[in-house]
Amino acid sequence: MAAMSDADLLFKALADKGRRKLLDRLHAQDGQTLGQLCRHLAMTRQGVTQHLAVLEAANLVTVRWRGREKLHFLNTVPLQQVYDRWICKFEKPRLKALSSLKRRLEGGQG
Amino acid sequence: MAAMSDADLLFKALADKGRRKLLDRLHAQDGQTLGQLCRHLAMTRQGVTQHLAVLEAANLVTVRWRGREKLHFLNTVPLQQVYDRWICKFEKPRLKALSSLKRRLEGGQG
DNA sequence: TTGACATGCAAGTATATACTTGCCTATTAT
DNA sequence: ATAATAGGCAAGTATATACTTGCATGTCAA
Repeated sequence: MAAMSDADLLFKALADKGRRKLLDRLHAQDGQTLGQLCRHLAMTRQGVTQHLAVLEAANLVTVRWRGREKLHFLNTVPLQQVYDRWICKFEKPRLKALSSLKRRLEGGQG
Repeated sequence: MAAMSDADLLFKALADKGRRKLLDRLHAQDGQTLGQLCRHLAMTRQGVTQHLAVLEAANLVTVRWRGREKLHFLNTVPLQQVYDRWICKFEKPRLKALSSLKRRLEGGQG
């Protein structure tokens, strides 16, 4: 397979529903083991392992071993980079973007 | 092929270097014809057509016919949705995110 | 009305992807 | 020591993806 750029690794990692679900699961609870993550996907352990490997390659997930357990941690830095490079840049009406941000920061989810 | 969710269509559309290049080209100049877009990709016209179809399916590109020419327009709304659903939510340290936004809005690129 | 231009449609191929099954290894608990 | 647990590695399969080539169609200009 040809070497993929960071952006390719990242977007391809995000381009699968199962992998996005894994990110959601880690967002809900960080540092889960492979076994824990498997419980939420209708898929064999190997399938999940392979998805996690893709997320690792994209640097969206980091791993730490604890004995025989493999702990998985979310890394959100690449997502920030997606924003900087592919979303911020494409915000056509700049003021609209600004106002929607203000709305989010002031009103929402705080 | 199984029906894909909006998010799938969107991320898969973004998960190809050629398609991202097309988006960049349309960002540089909106409303280009197929022929114009072809000039920047080392690929046959059909290849480009197929990539554009993927972008259309993801609602990232909109099309208008002018006589025999097909004009392509960027639609940034789905990118905004990526931000709302996949980036904003995952900004782990909320205050850091806020400060980097402030930096962008006040200092940068203005 | 004929030719050149802009694009569409269909089929074919090679590679990549998403998954599985089967077996191997390392850690932990009894 | 042994068995259960947590996970790794490799190979195999089916489907999807990224392309290509060849031919057909609609539009414009002379």
